[in-house]
Amino acid sequence: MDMSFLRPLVAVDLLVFTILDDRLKIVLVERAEEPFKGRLSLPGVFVREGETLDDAAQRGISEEAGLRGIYFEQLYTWGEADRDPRGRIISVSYLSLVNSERLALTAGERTSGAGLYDVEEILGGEEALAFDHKQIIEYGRERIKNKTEYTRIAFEFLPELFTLPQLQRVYEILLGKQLYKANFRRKIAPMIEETELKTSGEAHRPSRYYRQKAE
Amino acid sequence: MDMSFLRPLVAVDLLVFTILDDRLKIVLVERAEEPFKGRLSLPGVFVREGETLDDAAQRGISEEAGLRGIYFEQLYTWGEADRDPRGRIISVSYLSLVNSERLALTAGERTSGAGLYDVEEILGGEEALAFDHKQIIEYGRERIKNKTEYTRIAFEFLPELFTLPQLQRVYEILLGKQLYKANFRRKIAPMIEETELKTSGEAHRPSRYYRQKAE
DNA sequence: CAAATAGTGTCTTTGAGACACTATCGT
DNA sequence: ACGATAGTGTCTCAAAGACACTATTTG
Repeated sequence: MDMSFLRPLVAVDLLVFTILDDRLKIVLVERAEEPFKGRLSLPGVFVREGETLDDAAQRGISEEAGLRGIYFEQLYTWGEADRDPRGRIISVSYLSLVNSERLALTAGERTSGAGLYDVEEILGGEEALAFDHKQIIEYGRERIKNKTEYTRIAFEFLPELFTLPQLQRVYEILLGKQLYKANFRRKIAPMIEETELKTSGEAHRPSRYYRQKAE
Repeated sequence: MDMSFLRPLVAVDLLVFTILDDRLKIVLVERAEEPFKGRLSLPGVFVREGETLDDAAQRGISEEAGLRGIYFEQLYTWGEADRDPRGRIISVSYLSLVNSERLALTAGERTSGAGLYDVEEILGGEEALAFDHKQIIEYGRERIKNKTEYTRIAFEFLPELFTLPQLQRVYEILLGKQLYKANFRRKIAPMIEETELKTSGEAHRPSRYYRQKAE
Protein backbone atom coordinates (compact mmCIF):
# COMPACT_ATOMS: atom_id res chain seq x y z
CA MET A 1 0.00 0.00 0.00
CA ASP A 2 1.22 3.48 -0.85
CA MET A 3 3.39 4.79 1.95
CA SER A 4 2.13 8.34 1.50
CA PHE A 5 -1.02 7.27 3.31
CA LEU A 6 -1.24 8.32 6.88
CA ARG A 7 -0.85 5.69 9.58
CA PRO A 8 -1.31 7.75 12.70
CA LEU A 9 -1.54 6.87 16.32
CA VAL A 10 -5.11 7.18 17.44
CA ALA A 11 -5.78 8.75 20.80
CA VAL A 12 -9.07 8.79 22.62
CA ASP A 13 -9.35 11.97 24.66
CA LEU A 14 -11.93 12.06 27.41
CA LEU A 15 -14.11 14.92 28.51
CA VAL A 16 -15.44 13.77 31.85
CA PHE A 17 -17.87 16.40 33.10
CA THR A 18 -19.50 16.55 36.48
CA ILE A 19 -21.24 19.08 38.69
CA LEU A 20 -19.79 20.01 42.05
CA ASP A 21 -20.60 22.99 44.30
CA ASP A 22 -23.12 24.21 41.76
CA ARG A 23 -20.47 24.50 39.02
CA LEU A 24 -19.74 22.48 35.91
CA LYS A 25 -16.37 20.77 36.31
CA ILE A 26 -14.16 18.69 34.09
CA VAL A 27 -11.46 16.13 34.86
CA LEU A 28 -8.03 17.32 33.74
CA VAL A 29 -4.57 15.94 34.35
CA GLU A 30 -1.23 17.68 34.59
CA ARG A 31 1.09 16.35 31.91
CA ALA A 32 4.12 14.62 33.41
CA GLU A 33 6.07 14.52 30.15
CA GLU A 34 6.91 16.52 27.08
CA PRO A 35 5.32 17.80 25.00
CA PHE A 36 3.47 20.37 27.06
CA LYS A 37 4.98 19.07 30.30
CA GLY A 38 3.28 20.66 33.28
CA ARG A 39 0.28 21.89 31.37
CA LEU A 40 -3.25 20.71 31.98
CA SER A 41 -4.69 18.32 29.44
CA LEU A 42 -7.59 16.01 28.90
CA PRO A 43 -7.01 12.49 30.11
CA GLY A 44 -6.55 10.16 27.19
CA VAL A 45 -5.32 6.80 26.04
CA PHE A 46 -3.97 5.45 22.80
CA VAL A 47 -6.14 2.95 21.02
CA ARG A 48 -4.66 -0.54 21.06
CA GLU A 49 -4.64 -3.22 18.42
CA GLY A 50 -7.91 -5.08 18.38
CA GLU A 51 -9.67 -2.46 20.45
CA THR A 52 -12.61 -0.42 19.19
CA LEU A 53 -12.83 3.31 19.81
CA ASP A 54 -15.64 2.82 22.30
CA ASP A 55 -13.57 0.16 24.08
CA ALA A 56 -10.66 2.54 24.39
CA ALA A 57 -12.92 5.28 25.73
CA GLN A 58 -14.37 2.88 28.28
CA ARG A 59 -10.89 1.80 29.33
CA GLY A 60 -9.79 5.41 29.65
CA ILE A 61 -12.70 6.27 31.90
CA SER A 62 -11.97 3.26 34.07
CA GLU A 63 -8.30 4.15 34.35
CA GLU A 64 -8.75 7.82 35.10
CA ALA A 65 -11.88 7.78 37.14
CA GLY A 66 -12.27 4.18 38.19
CA LEU A 67 -15.80 4.13 36.95
CA ARG A 68 -17.97 1.73 35.00
CA GLY A 69 -21.40 1.96 33.49
CA ILE A 70 -21.26 5.64 32.81
CA TYR A 71 -22.83 7.74 30.11
CA PHE A 72 -20.48 8.46 27.25
CA GLU A 73 -20.73 9.30 23.59
CA GLN A 74 -18.34 10.12 20.80
CA LEU A 75 -17.89 13.85 20.36
CA TYR A 76 -15.64 14.72 17.43
CA THR A 77 -12.44 13.63 15.73
CA TRP A 78 -9.56 16.07 15.55
CA GLY A 79 -6.99 15.56 12.85
CA GLU A 80 -4.99 18.72 12.32
CA ALA A 81 -1.50 17.83 11.15
CA ASP A 82 0.28 20.01 13.69
CA ARG A 83 -1.88 19.34 16.72
CA ASP A 84 0.79 17.17 18.32
CA PRO A 85 4.50 18.01 17.95
CA ARG A 86 5.42 14.32 18.19
CA GLY A 87 3.82 13.64 14.85
CA ARG A 88 0.47 12.83 13.42
CA ILE A 89 -1.94 11.76 16.08
CA ILE A 90 -5.63 11.58 15.44
CA SER A 91 -7.71 12.33 18.49
CA VAL A 92 -11.18 10.94 18.86
CA SER A 93 -12.83 12.81 21.70
CA TYR A 94 -15.51 11.33 23.93
CA LEU A 95 -17.95 13.12 26.14
CA SER A 96 -18.77 11.55 29.48
CA LEU A 97 -21.11 12.74 32.20
CA VAL A 98 -20.93 11.51 35.77
CA ASN A 99 -22.50 12.12 39.10
CA SER A 100 -19.86 13.75 41.28
CA GLU A 101 -20.70 11.50 44.23
CA ARG A 102 -19.54 8.50 42.28
CA LEU A 103 -16.47 10.30 40.99
CA ALA A 104 -15.43 11.42 44.47
CA LEU A 105 -15.39 7.82 45.67
CA THR A 106 -12.41 6.98 43.51
CA ALA A 107 -10.64 10.31 43.70
CA GLY A 108 -8.36 8.90 46.39
CA GLU A 109 -6.79 6.31 44.14
CA ARG A 110 -6.19 8.75 41.32
CA THR A 111 -3.08 8.08 39.35
CA SER A 112 -1.70 11.03 37.50
CA GLY A 113 -2.92 13.90 39.61
CA ALA A 114 -6.26 14.01 37.95
CA GLY A 115 -8.41 16.76 39.35
CA LEU A 116 -11.64 18.61 38.80
CA TYR A 117 -11.47 22.02 37.22
CA ASP A 118 -14.13 24.65 36.79
CA VAL A 119 -15.09 24.66 33.12
CA GLU A 120 -15.99 28.34 32.83
CA GLU A 121 -12.72 29.32 34.50
CA ILE A 122 -10.71 27.12 32.16
CA LEU A 123 -12.48 28.46 29.10
CA GLY A 124 -12.45 32.08 30.21
CA GLY A 125 -8.96 32.03 31.70
CA GLU A 126 -5.61 32.85 30.19
CA GLU A 127 -3.91 29.60 31.10
CA ALA A 128 -2.99 27.57 28.02
CA LEU A 129 -3.86 23.89 27.92
CA ALA A 130 -1.90 21.18 26.16
CA PHE A 131 -2.53 20.53 22.47
CA ASP A 132 -5.87 21.78 21.16
CA HIS A 133 -7.61 20.66 24.31
CA LYS A 134 -9.11 24.01 25.18
CA GLN A 135 -10.91 24.04 21.86
CA ILE A 136 -12.12 20.49 22.43
CA ILE A 137 -13.51 21.43 25.82
CA GLU A 138 -15.31 24.36 24.26
CA TYR A 139 -16.85 22.03 21.72
CA GLY A 140 -17.94 19.61 24.43
CA ARG A 141 -19.40 22.39 26.54
CA GLU A 142 -21.49 23.48 23.56
CA ARG A 143 -22.71 19.93 22.94
CA ILE A 144 -23.83 19.58 26.53
CA LYS A 145 -25.76 22.83 26.37
CA ASN A 146 -27.50 21.77 23.18
CA LYS A 147 -28.32 18.26 24.28
CA THR A 148 -29.67 19.51 27.58
CA GLU A 149 -32.46 21.14 25.64
CA TYR A 150 -33.70 18.13 23.74
CA THR A 151 -32.48 15.07 25.67
CA ARG A 152 -32.32 13.92 29.27
CA ILE A 153 -28.56 14.14 29.75
CA ALA A 154 -29.01 16.39 32.77
CA PHE A 155 -30.10 13.36 34.79
CA GLU A 156 -26.65 11.82 34.32
CA PHE A 157 -25.26 14.33 36.80
CA LEU A 158 -27.54 13.18 39.60
CA PRO A 159 -27.93 10.02 41.67
CA GLU A 160 -30.89 7.73 41.14
CA LEU A 161 -33.00 9.66 43.62
CA PHE A 162 -33.03 13.41 43.44
CA THR A 163 -35.20 16.36 44.38
CA LEU A 164 -36.64 18.79 41.86
CA PRO A 165 -34.70 21.75 43.24
CA GLN A 166 -31.54 19.69 42.63
CA LEU A 167 -32.60 18.84 39.11
CA GLN A 168 -33.47 22.43 38.36
CA ARG A 169 -30.04 23.59 39.56
CA VAL A 170 -28.41 21.11 37.19
CA TYR A 171 -30.45 22.44 34.28
CA GLU A 172 -29.62 26.02 35.22
CA ILE A 173 -25.92 25.29 35.35
CA LEU A 174 -25.91 23.46 32.04
CA LEU A 175 -28.02 26.05 30.25
CA GLY A 176 -26.34 28.99 31.94
CA LYS A 177 -29.55 30.75 32.87
CA GLN A 178 -32.20 30.91 35.58
CA LEU A 179 -35.44 29.03 35.13
CA TYR A 180 -38.88 29.60 36.57
CA LYS A 181 -39.76 26.89 39.03
CA ALA A 182 -43.35 26.29 38.00
CA ASN A 183 -42.53 26.22 34.29
CA PHE A 184 -39.59 23.94 34.82
CA ARG A 185 -41.68 21.46 36.73
CA ARG A 186 -44.36 21.37 34.11
CA LYS A 187 -41.76 20.66 31.45
CA ILE A 188 -39.97 17.81 33.18
CA ALA A 189 -43.10 16.26 34.68
CA PRO A 190 -43.33 13.53 32.01
CA MET A 191 -39.73 12.45 32.65
CA ILE A 192 -39.97 11.86 36.37
CA GLU A 193 -41.66 9.59 38.85
CA GLU A 194 -42.55 10.41 42.44
CA THR A 195 -41.20 8.44 45.39
CA GLU A 196 -42.43 8.43 48.97
CA LEU A 197 -39.16 9.81 50.30
CA LYS A 198 -38.53 13.38 51.36
CA THR A 199 -35.56 15.31 52.62
CA SER A 200 -35.48 16.10 56.31
CA GLY A 201 -33.52 17.92 58.95
CA GLU A 202 -33.31 21.23 57.15
CA ALA A 203 -34.90 24.36 58.52
CA HIS A 204 -37.48 24.65 55.80
CA ARG A 205 -40.07 22.62 53.99
CA PRO A 206 -38.73 19.23 52.92
CA SER A 207 -38.61 18.35 49.26
CA ARG A 208 -39.70 15.14 47.68
CA TYR A 209 -37.37 12.67 46.01
CA TYR A 210 -38.02 11.60 42.45
CA ARG A 211 -36.48 9.17 40.03
CA GLN A 212 -36.24 9.24 36.27
CA LYS A 213 -39.17 7.64 34.48
CA ALA A 214 -38.68 5.35 31.49
CA GLU A 215 -39.08 7.23 28.23
CA MET B 1 6.60 3.61 21.14
CA ASP B 2 4.81 0.44 22.13
CA MET B 3 3.89 -1.56 19.05
CA SER B 4 0.62 -2.73 20.58
CA PHE B 5 -0.76 0.70 19.79
CA LEU B 6 -2.91 0.88 16.76
CA ARG B 7 -1.55 2.59 13.65
CA PRO B 8 -4.46 2.28 11.29
CA LEU B 9 -5.11 3.62 7.87
CA VAL B 10 -7.57 6.45 8.11
CA ALA B 11 -10.28 6.65 5.50
CA VAL B 12 -12.61 9.54 4.94
CA ASP B 13 -15.96 8.26 3.70
CA LEU B 14 -18.28 10.73 2.05
CA LEU B 15 -22.03 10.95 2.26
CA VAL B 16 -22.92 13.29 -0.57
CA PHE B 17 -26.65 13.88 -0.44
CA THR B 18 -28.74 15.70 -2.97
CA ILE B 19 -32.37 15.98 -3.99
CA LEU B 20 -33.48 14.90 -7.45
CA ASP B 21 -36.99 14.21 -8.73
CA ASP B 22 -38.41 14.99 -5.31
CA ARG B 23 -36.36 12.24 -3.67
CA LEU B 24 -33.36 12.26 -1.38
CA LYS B 25 -30.40 10.70 -3.19
CA ILE B 26 -26.88 9.79 -2.24
CA VAL B 27 -23.74 9.32 -4.31
CA LEU B 28 -22.53 5.72 -4.26
CA VAL B 29 -19.86 3.92 -6.24
CA GLU B 30 -19.58 0.33 -7.30
CA ARG B 31 -16.45 -1.21 -5.84
CA ALA B 32 -14.01 -2.28 -8.56
CA GLU B 33 -11.83 -4.35 -6.23
CA GLU B 34 -11.96 -6.75 -3.35
CA PRO B 35 -13.09 -6.65 -0.66
CA PHE B 36 -16.77 -6.32 -1.49
CA LYS B 37 -16.03 -6.16 -5.23
CA GLY B 38 -19.16 -5.21 -7.13
CA ARG B 39 -21.05 -3.92 -4.13
CA LEU B 40 -22.14 -0.37 -3.69
CA SER B 41 -20.16 1.70 -1.26
CA LEU B 42 -19.66 5.26 -0.15
CA PRO B 43 -16.98 7.10 -2.07
CA GLY B 44 -13.93 7.56 0.09
CA VAL B 45 -10.26 8.39 0.16
CA PHE B 46 -7.42 7.54 2.46
CA VAL B 47 -5.98 10.40 4.42
CA ARG B 48 -2.47 11.31 3.26
CA GLU B 49 0.53 12.42 5.22
CA GLY B 50 0.33 16.08 6.03
CA GLU B 51 -3.35 16.27 5.20
CA THR B 52 -6.03 17.15 7.72
CA LEU B 53 -9.29 15.23 7.87
CA ASP B 54 -11.19 18.18 6.45
CA ASP B 55 -8.62 18.44 3.63
CA ALA B 56 -9.11 14.80 2.77
CA ALA B 57 -12.88 15.21 2.76
CA GLN B 58 -12.60 18.22 0.51
CA ARG B 59 -10.31 16.32 -1.83
CA GLY B 60 -12.70 13.38 -1.90
CA ILE B 61 -15.62 15.58 -2.83
CA SER B 62 -13.60 17.17 -5.59
CA GLU B 63 -12.50 13.83 -6.96
CA GLU B 64 -15.88 12.16 -6.88
CA ALA B 65 -18.15 15.02 -7.70
CA GLY B 66 -15.86 17.64 -9.13
CA LEU B 67 -17.22 20.22 -6.76
CA ARG B 68 -15.79 22.97 -4.62
CA GLY B 69 -17.24 25.26 -2.02
CA ILE B 70 -19.83 22.86 -0.81
CA TYR B 71 -21.39 22.36 2.58
CA PHE B 72 -19.79 19.56 4.53
CA GLU B 73 -19.37 18.59 8.14
CA GLN B 74 -17.84 15.71 10.02
CA LEU B 75 -20.39 13.07 10.91
CA TYR B 76 -18.94 10.28 13.01
CA THR B 77 -15.86 8.10 13.31
CA TRP B 78 -16.23 4.36 12.93
CA GLY B 79 -13.58 2.17 14.43
CA GLU B 80 -14.86 -1.38 14.81
CA ALA B 81 -11.96 -3.80 14.55
CA ASP B 82 -13.62 -6.04 11.97
CA ARG B 83 -15.23 -3.44 9.79
CA ASP B 84 -12.69 -3.92 7.00
CA PRO B 85 -11.31 -7.41 6.22
CA ARG B 86 -8.02 -5.90 5.06
CA GLY B 87 -7.18 -4.88 8.60
CA ARG B 88 -7.79 -2.00 10.91
CA ILE B 89 -9.08 1.00 9.10
CA ILE B 90 -10.63 3.90 10.91
CA SER B 91 -13.32 5.64 8.92
CA VAL B 92 -14.14 9.26 9.51
CA SER B 93 -17.42 9.96 7.77
CA TYR B 94 -18.37 13.34 6.37
CA LEU B 95 -21.79 14.60 5.48
CA SER B 96 -22.08 16.79 2.40
CA LEU B 97 -25.15 18.42 0.91
CA VAL B 98 -25.26 19.65 -2.65
CA ASN B 99 -27.67 21.16 -5.10
CA SER B 100 -28.32 18.54 -7.75
CA GLU B 101 -27.97 21.09 -10.55
CA ARG B 102 -24.34 21.58 -9.67
CA LEU B 103 -23.77 17.87 -9.24
CA ALA B 104 -25.28 17.04 -12.62
CA LEU B 105 -22.83 19.36 -14.34
CA THR B 106 -19.90 17.13 -13.53
CA ALA B 107 -21.65 13.81 -13.73
CA GLY B 108 -20.30 13.33 -17.26
CA GLU B 109 -16.69 13.25 -16.18
CA ARG B 110 -17.33 10.84 -13.37
CA THR B 111 -14.56 8.40 -12.73
CA SER B 112 -15.53 5.23 -11.00
CA GLY B 113 -19.15 4.85 -12.03
CA ALA B 114 -20.40 7.07 -9.32
CA GLY B 115 -24.14 7.39 -9.40
CA LEU B 116 -27.08 8.74 -7.48
CA TYR B 117 -29.17 6.27 -5.51
CA ASP B 118 -32.47 6.73 -3.76
CA VAL B 119 -31.75 6.81 -0.04
CA GLU B 120 -35.01 5.29 1.15
CA GLU B 121 -34.65 2.45 -1.35
CA ILE B 122 -31.10 1.74 -0.24
CA LEU B 123 -32.05 1.77 3.42
CA GLY B 124 -35.26 -0.19 2.99
CA GLY B 125 -33.90 -2.61 0.40
CA GLU B 126 -32.32 -6.01 0.80
CA GLU B 127 -29.19 -5.26 -1.16
CA ALA B 128 -26.08 -5.35 1.02
CA LEU B 129 -23.60 -2.53 0.82
CA ALA B 130 -19.87 -2.77 1.32
CA PHE B 131 -18.44 -2.58 4.84
CA ASP B 132 -20.70 -0.93 7.41
CA HIS B 133 -21.79 1.67 4.90
CA LYS B 134 -25.50 1.04 5.18
CA GLN B 135 -25.31 1.82 8.87
CA ILE B 136 -23.34 4.97 8.15
CA ILE B 137 -25.94 6.13 5.64
CA GLU B 138 -28.66 5.52 8.20
CA TYR B 139 -26.76 7.65 10.68
CA GLY B 140 -26.32 10.42 8.14
CA ARG B 141 -29.98 10.30 7.17
CA GLU B 142 -30.92 10.75 10.82
CA ARG B 143 -28.55 13.69 11.22
CA ILE B 144 -30.05 15.44 8.23
CA LYS B 145 -33.55 14.99 9.58
CA ASN B 146 -32.55 16.39 12.96
CA LYS B 147 -30.57 19.32 11.64
CA THR B 148 -33.36 20.25 9.26
CA GLU B 149 -35.44 21.11 12.29
CA TYR B 150 -33.07 23.51 13.96
CA THR B 151 -30.67 24.72 11.28
CA ARG B 152 -30.87 25.94 7.70
CA ILE B 153 -29.25 22.96 6.00
CA ALA B 154 -32.28 22.54 3.73
CA PHE B 155 -31.13 25.58 1.75
CA GLU B 156 -27.97 23.69 0.72
CA PHE B 157 -30.05 21.58 -1.63
CA LEU B 158 -31.26 24.59 -3.62
CA PRO B 159 -29.64 27.16 -5.89
CA GLU B 160 -29.17 30.73 -4.75
CA LEU B 161 -32.61 31.73 -5.96
CA PHE B 162 -35.54 29.49 -5.20
CA THR B 163 -39.30 29.63 -4.83
CA LEU B 164 -41.12 28.84 -1.62
CA PRO B 165 -42.92 25.83 -3.08
CA GLN B 166 -39.46 24.46 -3.96
CA LEU B 167 -38.16 25.11 -0.47
CA GLN B 168 -41.22 23.53 1.09
CA ARG B 169 -40.77 20.38 -1.01
CA VAL B 170 -37.18 20.12 0.21
CA TYR B 171 -38.30 20.38 3.82
CA GLU B 172 -41.02 17.79 3.25
CA ILE B 173 -38.57 15.34 1.73
CA LEU B 174 -36.02 15.80 4.50
CA LEU B 175 -38.56 15.57 7.29
CA GLY B 176 -40.57 12.84 5.62
CA LYS B 177 -43.94 14.48 6.14
CA GLN B 178 -46.32 16.96 4.58
CA LEU B 179 -46.37 20.54 5.83
CA TYR B 180 -49.06 23.18 5.78
CA LYS B 181 -48.20 25.94 3.38
CA ALA B 182 -49.22 28.90 5.50
CA ASN B 183 -47.52 27.58 8.63
CA PHE B 184 -44.38 26.73 6.75
CA ARG B 185 -44.13 30.22 5.32
CA ARG B 186 -44.57 31.85 8.68
CA LYS B 187 -41.81 29.73 10.10
CA ILE B 188 -39.19 30.35 7.42
CA ALA B 189 -40.08 34.00 6.87
CA PRO B 190 -37.15 35.29 8.98
CA MET B 191 -34.66 33.24 6.97
CA ILE B 192 -35.54 34.48 3.50
CA GLU B 193 -35.44 37.63 1.44
CA GLU B 194 -37.73 38.54 -1.42
CA THR B 195 -36.45 39.22 -4.93
CA GLU B 196 -38.25 40.88 -7.80
CA LEU B 197 -38.11 37.76 -9.96
CA LYS B 198 -40.93 35.36 -10.58
CA THR B 199 -41.35 32.14 -12.46
CA SER B 200 -43.13 32.33 -15.79
CA GLY B 201 -44.44 30.21 -18.64
CA GLU B 202 -46.36 27.78 -16.50
CA ALA B 203 -50.10 27.42 -16.73
CA HIS B 204 -50.77 28.78 -13.29
CA ARG B 205 -49.91 31.65 -11.03
CA PRO B 206 -46.18 32.37 -11.05
CA SER B 207 -44.21 32.07 -7.84
CA ARG B 208 -41.73 34.52 -6.51
CA TYR B 209 -38.03 33.83 -6.17
CA TYR B 210 -36.35 34.28 -2.83
CA ARG B 211 -32.83 34.06 -1.53
CA GLN B 212 -31.51 33.11 1.87
CA LYS B 213 -31.18 36.01 4.29
CA ALA B 214 -28.12 36.40 6.51
CA GLU B 215 -28.71 35.01 9.98
C1' DC C 1 -44.01 33.14 64.40
C1' DA C 2 -40.07 34.13 61.50
C1' DA C 3 -36.91 32.61 58.08
C1' DA C 4 -36.18 29.71 54.49
C1' DT C 5 -37.06 26.86 50.83
C1' DA C 6 -40.72 23.68 48.46
C1' DG C 7 -44.44 23.57 45.74
C1' DT C 8 -48.98 25.28 43.04
C1' DG C 9 -52.37 28.30 40.25
C1' DT C 10 -53.17 31.18 36.66
C1' DC C 11 -52.79 35.01 33.36
C1' DT C 12 -50.35 36.31 29.19
C1' DT C 13 -47.79 35.61 25.11
C1' DT C 14 -46.04 32.89 21.44
C1' DG C 15 -46.01 29.54 18.17
C1' DA C 16 -47.76 25.20 15.94
C1' DG C 17 -51.52 23.12 13.56
C1' DA C 18 -55.55 23.05 10.72
C1' DC C 19 -58.29 24.82 7.24
C1' DA C 20 -60.62 28.02 4.24
C1' DC C 21 -60.16 31.50 1.44
C1' DT C 22 -58.23 34.71 -2.44
C1' DA C 23 -54.83 35.59 -6.47
C1' DT C 24 -52.75 34.96 -10.97
C1' DC C 25 -51.10 32.55 -14.58
C1' DG C 26 -51.94 29.75 -19.48
C1' DT C 27 -55.25 27.74 -22.42
C1' DA D 1 -64.31 30.48 -17.75
C1' DC D 2 -61.49 26.64 -15.97
C1' DG D 3 -57.74 24.09 -14.22
C1' DA D 4 -53.80 24.50 -11.74
C1' DT D 5 -50.70 26.16 -8.48
C1' DA D 6 -49.26 30.44 -5.55
C1' DG D 7 -50.16 32.90 -1.75
C1' DT D 8 -52.91 34.93 2.64
C1' DG D 9 -56.15 35.29 6.87
C1' DT D 10 -57.65 33.52 10.87
C1' DC D 11 -59.40 30.28 14.38
C1' DT D 12 -57.88 26.86 17.74
C1' DC D 13 -54.96 24.68 20.84
C1' DA D 14 -50.63 23.66 23.28
C1' DA D 15 -46.52 25.20 25.25
C1' DA D 16 -43.40 28.83 27.14
C1' DG D 17 -42.87 32.76 30.05
C1' DA D 18 -43.84 35.59 34.01
C1' DC D 19 -45.43 36.20 38.46
C1' DA D 20 -48.05 35.72 42.65
C1' DC D 21 -49.56 32.88 45.81
C1' DT D 22 -49.73 28.83 49.40
C1' DA D 23 -47.28 24.97 52.20
C1' DT D 24 -44.12 22.87 55.48
C1' DT D 25 -40.19 22.44 57.91
C1' DT D 26 -36.64 24.11 62.06
C1' DG D 27 -35.27 27.17 65.59
